[in-house]
Amino acid sequence: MDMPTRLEAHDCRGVSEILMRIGDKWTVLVVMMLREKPRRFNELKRHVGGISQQMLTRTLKTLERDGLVDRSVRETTPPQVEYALTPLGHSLSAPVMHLGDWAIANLGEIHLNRHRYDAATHG
Amino acid sequence: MDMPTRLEAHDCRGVSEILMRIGDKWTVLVVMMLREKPRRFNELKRHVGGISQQMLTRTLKTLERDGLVDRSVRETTPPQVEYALTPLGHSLSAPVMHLGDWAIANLGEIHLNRHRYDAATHG
DNA sequence: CAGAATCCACCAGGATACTG
DNA sequence: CAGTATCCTGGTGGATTCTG
Repeated sequence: MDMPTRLEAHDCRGVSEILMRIGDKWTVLVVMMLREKPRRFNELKRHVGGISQQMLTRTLKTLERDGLVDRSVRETTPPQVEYALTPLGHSLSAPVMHLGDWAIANLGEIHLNRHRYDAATHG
Repeated sequence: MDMPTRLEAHDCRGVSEILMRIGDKWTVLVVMMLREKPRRFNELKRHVGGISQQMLTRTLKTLERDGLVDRSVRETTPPQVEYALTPLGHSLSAPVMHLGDWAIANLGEIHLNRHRYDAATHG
């Protein structure tokens, strides 16, 4: 419809890899939370409702490993740990927002399609 | 940094839902394949290397359920089944391409970060 | 050709208890 | 406060066999 295909079959693997990387249950939610400003552990836990501290720890650790989130510790008592998006992390949030716009626009239709499909499933 | 945040916390759930929906191992690859033109079952199986027919069946079925892919059967012998993106499916491919561009640009750095992190993990 | 059915391994993710 | 450690379950995805 527009430009010649920029993504070749080979590149699709990279797309898929990124999608699988951020396509888990919590990663995007955490990134979105950190998009506004850096936050501390329990602050994140409160704002991302429903996440267990186990999964928050895992999510933040893999984000840090990939260089998407920076972890800074203040050795006070009690300790303060602050998480912030790196420039790389911020750059990721842009295309994710695009997908977010699409999601907001089309999620309703998708759910509708599902209901129709399930209703038509005679058995 | 730019416009006021368009995505509120509530909306992030939708984003996350879509990400989880298409963030599995094969969905995006199949959508990318169908982006060029409609294809038949084994044609897809060949082009999307490494997918089992089990997973291709599942992937196509959920795509059809969500109204992202259209399935048309020609009752010949042997039967011919063609899969094509719906307009909704095509509209999804756009933001996915944006994420694809990001992936191509930054996947190298991510892998590098991982190696660095793992190397620094003294134990 | 285009699946359906079955079996199985792995891992994401939840719950809970404990620690510096 | 910011984690770690352990246990457990459901779902994803692979391999194989069978069918119209």
